[in-house]
Amino acid sequence: MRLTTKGRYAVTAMLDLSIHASEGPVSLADISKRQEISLSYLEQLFSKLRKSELVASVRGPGGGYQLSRALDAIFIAQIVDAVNESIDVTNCNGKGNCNNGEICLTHHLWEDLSVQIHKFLSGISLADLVARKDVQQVSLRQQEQQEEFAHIGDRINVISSSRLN
Amino acid sequence: MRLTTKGRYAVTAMLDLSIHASEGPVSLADISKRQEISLSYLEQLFSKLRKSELVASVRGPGGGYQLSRALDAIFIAQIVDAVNESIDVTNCNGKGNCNNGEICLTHHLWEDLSVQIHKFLSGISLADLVARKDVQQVSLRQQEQQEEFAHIGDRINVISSSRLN
DNA sequence: TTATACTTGACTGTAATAGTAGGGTATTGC
DNA sequence: GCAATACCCTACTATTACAGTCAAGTATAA
Repeated sequence: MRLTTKGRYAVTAMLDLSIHASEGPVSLADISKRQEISLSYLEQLFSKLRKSELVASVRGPGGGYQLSRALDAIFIAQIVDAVNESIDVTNCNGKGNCNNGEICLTHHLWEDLSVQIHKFLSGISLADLVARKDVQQVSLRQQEQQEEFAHIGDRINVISSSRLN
Repeated sequence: MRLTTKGRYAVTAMLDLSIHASEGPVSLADISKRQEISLSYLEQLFSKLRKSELVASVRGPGGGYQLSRALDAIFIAQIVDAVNESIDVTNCNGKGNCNNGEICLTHHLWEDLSVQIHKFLSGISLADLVARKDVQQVSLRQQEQQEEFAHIGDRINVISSSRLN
């Protein structure tokens, strides 16, 4: 099974996109700042998300990414699938040649688990996550922190411009 | 989450041990042959399984490993836990400092998934696996293959000893 | 036409897995 | 006793995938 930072980053970024969807296209630079994910890394992830047609891009100034479907039509499993190859947990990637060209002792066990995980992540949509209270709390906190940073940014600008004089 | 060949090997080996439990202590060399797992690697895994008190060792000729509990008292989650550190899938290892020292947007989602996986693997015992038809079939196949190899081994012995004359 | 922001590909550091090697120690049976 | 068996332990290596960087593009809105 492959469920690492990669898949988690993708889901987090997509959730960020969902939350700020009403403000028009969201730039990766914004997501990068809010979620503390490297911009270049986000670019790679969104390249895959775009190929899986989960997001659409808008180029140029004011551009960014948009969800290409409704919030309740995008499921976590799809996002994880888009950036990882699969969430198959068998040794042989489902081929069934894990022991001497035939299946190994535990092949079906891992197959069952794969189904289980997929079922769980397929049952949760972005709409479900956005509606969660803990998600809303974290989002609010991030917004406050960003405003705080903006203030500090202003002050730095003042200082540096006064130095320029 | 960490569910790789390591954990799968451990479960496969423990299942092999379960199936051959009636024949007395099972040597790692036998498991290595049957399940196609490197002997040295098995030794490392069983060192951890022993420390977790899932198996007990018998030294000397005719020795090997035995389960230290009944088949229905050992669960897959325990085996995976013994060789991997955890089956936690959050970014922060459950610490909750994944975003700016506080939890990230998707922290609770991954926590939920961790619980789900753990619950699934905790619900399956070695006894359950041994009782499965597909497991019995694979085990039978492995036994036949080993007898076949033994025959070939005999023939090689005959040839080499005749050459020695 | 310029700044913005997406797009792409090549490249690198790092960490864990997967596997190897080689030394031990305990125990049994001759 | 001593040789064979099989566990026990440590250090080492190769590989792989993730995670991240860098640098060059292209499309588009203002």
